[in-house]
Amino acid sequence: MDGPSRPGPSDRAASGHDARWLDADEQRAWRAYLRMQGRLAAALNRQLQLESGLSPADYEVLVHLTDTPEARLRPYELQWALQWEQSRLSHHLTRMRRRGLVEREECSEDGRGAFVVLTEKGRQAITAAAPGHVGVVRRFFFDGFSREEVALLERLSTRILDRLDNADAGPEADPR
Amino acid sequence: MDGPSRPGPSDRAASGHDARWLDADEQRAWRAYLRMQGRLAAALNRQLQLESGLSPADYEVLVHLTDTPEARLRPYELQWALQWEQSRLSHHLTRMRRRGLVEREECSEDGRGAFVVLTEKGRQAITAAAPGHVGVVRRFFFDGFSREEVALLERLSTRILDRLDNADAGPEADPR
DNA sequence: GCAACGTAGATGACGCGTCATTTATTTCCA
DNA sequence: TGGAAATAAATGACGCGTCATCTACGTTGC
Repeated sequence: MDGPSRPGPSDRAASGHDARWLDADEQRAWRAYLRMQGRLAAALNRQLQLESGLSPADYEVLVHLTDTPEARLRPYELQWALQWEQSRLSHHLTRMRRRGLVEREECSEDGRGAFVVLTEKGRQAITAAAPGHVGVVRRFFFDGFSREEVALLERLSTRILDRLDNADAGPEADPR
Repeated sequence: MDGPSRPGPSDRAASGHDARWLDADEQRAWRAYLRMQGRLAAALNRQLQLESGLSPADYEVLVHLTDTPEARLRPYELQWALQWEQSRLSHHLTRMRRRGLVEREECSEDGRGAFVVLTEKGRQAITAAAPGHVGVVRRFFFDGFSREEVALLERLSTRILDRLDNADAGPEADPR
């Protein structure tokens, strides 16, 4: 993913969007962010894959399951927790089931639904993967940041998240 | 991707990694960052896809090509600029070529190599896509951030990037 | 009681990204 | 000069994520 940096002519005229170009500062910041996030994600991915055969997505699912007393959740609960698209979750659970990390259990109260249950293998996998993963997160993300910077980062992230949430439900914008 | 939040037992003992757990603040910050980046990437992806049929990856490649006087680059130059894995770039260029966004041209100076050339269709695609893309970046990322916050964000990103770079070349020194 | 609608979840097709491997060419040097 | 090593790039296999669509069960209201 890259940024909206002067793609050719310094055009204007958008399809209802605000099309002010990014200025030099914004452009540098955006590019730095994009590159950072791409490379950080790749590094996390690589480490997890190599050390434990899990993907970041697997890790996330397993974290939520182990965070749950009974280690079992309805898919829609998981979906809510992860904020993933429904079909992504469904596909992913299928793959994890195939690899024995989770199991599917029918739900008696609701004939449409199911439970995702953590298997012993799944528990072992995340237990084994966690320390190394934390280490990498620390090494690349937290080390060298002060408490204030960490706090600020959380605030900025949250602010963007709010915008995204509001946009999803949000104003039908641009009646132009 | 999710975070290293207490996945079961508060283990320690890593394979050479630092395995200190994340404290509550760090955990919140990390989770917020992860969720933000995932959803922001998804939003950018969706917008580009819907409005212009481009992926963020396409966009990036096209930006770099249009930033180049002759609108043609050697794949390895593109790779350097994008910091992508070689095979990712190769696959991606194949797909873009199939869709007529770029063309391949043999390289006379180096029989192994080639040039990636922007096509007219490619130029039109990014010209059409850019305003809307910038709009979304602005709406979700920059609006509501002050100049200082933008600057800070760039600094934090850059700092993480430096770590990633140093890790790639690694403790085993860079011979240059 | 049943039609209309809503909700839980699965599936197929397709583009993307990674690792491992392969092919072709150039460079280096003994 | 000839062979080893390095470099440019492509490819196959495979897991991931998205959209569109589908199935099946539940809920509501007449």
